[in-house]
Amino acid sequence: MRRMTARPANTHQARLLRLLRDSGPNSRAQLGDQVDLSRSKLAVEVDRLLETGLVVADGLAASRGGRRSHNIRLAPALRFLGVDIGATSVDVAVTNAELEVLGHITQPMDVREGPVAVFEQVLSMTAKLRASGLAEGFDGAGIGVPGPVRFPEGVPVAPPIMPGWDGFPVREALSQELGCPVMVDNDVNLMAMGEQHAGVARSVADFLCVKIGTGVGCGIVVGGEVYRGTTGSAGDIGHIQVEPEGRPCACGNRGCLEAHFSGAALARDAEEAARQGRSAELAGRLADTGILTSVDVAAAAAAGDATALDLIRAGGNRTGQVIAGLVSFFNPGLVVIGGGVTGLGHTLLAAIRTQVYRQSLPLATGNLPIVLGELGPTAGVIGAARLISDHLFSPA
Amino acid sequence: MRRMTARPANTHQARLLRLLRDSGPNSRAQLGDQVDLSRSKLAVEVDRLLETGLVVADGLAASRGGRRSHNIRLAPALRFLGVDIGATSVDVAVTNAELEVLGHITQPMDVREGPVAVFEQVLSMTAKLRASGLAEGFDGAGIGVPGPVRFPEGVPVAPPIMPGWDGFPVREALSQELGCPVMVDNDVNLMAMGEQHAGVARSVADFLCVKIGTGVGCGIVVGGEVYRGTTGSAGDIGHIQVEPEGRPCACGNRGCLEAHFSGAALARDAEEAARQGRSAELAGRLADTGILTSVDVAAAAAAGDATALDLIRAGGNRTGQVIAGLVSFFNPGLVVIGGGVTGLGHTLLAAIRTQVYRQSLPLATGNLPIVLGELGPTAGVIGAARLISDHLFSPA
DNA sequence: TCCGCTTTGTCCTGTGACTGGAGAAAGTCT
DNA sequence: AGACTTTCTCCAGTCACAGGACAAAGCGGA
Repeated sequence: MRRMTARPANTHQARLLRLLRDSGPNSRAQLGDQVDLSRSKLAVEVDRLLETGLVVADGLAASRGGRRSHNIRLAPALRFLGVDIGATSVDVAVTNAELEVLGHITQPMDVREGPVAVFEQVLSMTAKLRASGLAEGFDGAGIGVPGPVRFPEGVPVAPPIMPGWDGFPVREALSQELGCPVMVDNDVNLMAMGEQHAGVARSVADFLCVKIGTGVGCGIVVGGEVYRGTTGSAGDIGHIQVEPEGRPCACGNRGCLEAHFSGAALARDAEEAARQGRSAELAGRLADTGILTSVDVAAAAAAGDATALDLIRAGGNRTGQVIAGLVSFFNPGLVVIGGGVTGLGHTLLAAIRTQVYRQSLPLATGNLPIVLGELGPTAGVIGAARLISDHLFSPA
Repeated sequence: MRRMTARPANTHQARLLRLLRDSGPNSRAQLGDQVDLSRSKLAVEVDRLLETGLVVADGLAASRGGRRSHNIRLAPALRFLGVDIGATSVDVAVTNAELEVLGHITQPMDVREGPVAVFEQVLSMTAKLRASGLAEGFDGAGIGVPGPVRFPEGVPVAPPIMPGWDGFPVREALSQELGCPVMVDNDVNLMAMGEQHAGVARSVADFLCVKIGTGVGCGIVVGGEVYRGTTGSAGDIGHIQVEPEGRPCACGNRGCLEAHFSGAALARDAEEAARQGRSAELAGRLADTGILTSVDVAAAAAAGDATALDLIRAGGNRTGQVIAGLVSFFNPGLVVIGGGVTGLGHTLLAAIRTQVYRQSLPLATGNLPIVLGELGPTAGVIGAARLISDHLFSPA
């Protein structure tokens, strides 16, 4: 099968492609209403896009009181690959050009095994998706990694939790393997893009997306665009100090947020509580599986275990304390909480909200929703697909 | 004298005006090199600008080996007014279209006296500048106020330290009085714009500008543009909590940065130290004037007073602690420290740097300059002039 | 002083982008 | 069947712009 080779020739075409991606099939007239071009000019650009094969006209829509319109839509054969590499798991998904997830696989994994091993796994997952008939090839791929990335080159830089990846040419390597364009970004940024595209953050210009997984990070969206900072490390809030002489952190400092609350810290604290006999519920679960995760803590809390609830509340307070500072500073229109620990649900959210609403000024919090992400683990892969489609749907 | 009435008719003209503003007089050929237009098109636009009177061609430049070029420059009669209202003082300045300060007056004042009284003072200062022959009238004015502003309307909203100003139509009122367009912004944002235009932040895309005066605020520049947040309160870092059960703050909370370190807090702590006999130096100064300010503390520190030095270091540590968090989050390319307390100089800066470099990750701090602002009190008024010129030098 | 050479600025023409209107095609409603 | 809508196409005219030819103005060497 021939893959997408053409790119939009000008900004009008790029605009149209994104419009079709974000709002689905449209008639020429509907497109004209949204794009501020004369109908004649628009028809020309649509015709050119039809020639390239990026969009197709299939069938006629129902009449709305006059001549029936042609359905203009993105080529249905286009396929994007979304890869979300976490600290302990990989998500791989296939989407169509409208970024709808057609297939999605999750597998456990350990980033510390290094890029070669992880890539092998990603490729085998990709092959599985291909074999299921969802895609014969890919027109583009987006990939998220759990650490800072030099964005233009698509290369991780000095990632604390994945030391073997420093400088590894992720973009180039994956592009060669897949034979299609690839873009790389921080996993947190992709989550933000996912929630922006298909989740709770639609139509919000400025928002924060706090991801609490194994580590803690924050996606920053300014004017609808992800902000990555000068060296690509913007949003790295896991190492903000929350306690002057607090717990030691992997980064070498003490009292980092991540050392006090994160998936890893929560698991550690829960195991400690279980061993010290402070929670029969947790101790039982530990005996069952030999290990505890935030899922166990969530279950224990749901069962009414006081220690589990305390752990969640304490973590939420810590997180809320940091978010309160960020809200004062950034004055976002929305704060999204996502990542593995969202299973902790309302208890966590309530603690965060309490801190933020108490500590930040009313002008900043007055109309500020603080909500859980609504896409869960698909946020990352949708964000990844969106990343590459933003790239491909821009003038060459 | 007739004032500026025309506005650039298109983006090319706007671009040319800003270019002339930022890099002074230019020949047509030089403009063409910077603007990516054909010489013919450029000539047309320049001619149209000449017709409007916004720019003039005066004289010929020295030859550079060929035909001598015409000097194209912004109309020398254009005048902008920059007003910077602080908590305890007002700055008013006149600039030409290139934003060079032609005259500058500072006077003490108390914002809490309310907008009417303050406006009276501003107008009398303006009259003084006018009387000195620097300007017959103004083509535009920018004004900064020490609190959040609903930017599009130019109206302060819920400003903590200037309660009487809430909702006062600053923009409209001043525009009527002066008979020219007016733009209003937070004083901290204007300081950032000033340092960006003529100070240490030239050619830095993403930076933070921390202003420590009576209160503490932070200007945020993203991609060369000031970021104001959803409700205009972005950068309000004075009320970030630095100590769980710390000093009570005017905002009603406890432990805010501003309550622990700011011009006001420093003066309070210094007076306390003087009364308690912890510093002969400070006590002497208090006896002299009956009141202490950061200037006295700076002088005492310069004289080697240990208490004064301790106060500065403690404040710097607190501030550095907050800035470290912001650096992790925002990953700026530069941090500028400005405001009244910059008189504390290197002692303060060293304490801040120590905290930031210790607490933030190397990737964010590796190439991060932390410097004092170089414009001092003129940063605000230059920023104000720049604000209105950005507005006027954009397509109508 | 004349002649090349350089730089600056102006003029002119051709091309492509774009608009807006006329009108055809295809439908609904009375 | 006729009036009215909506969608889409076609066409002619306008404007933006590039690029080249050329004039103006200066320099330096022969």
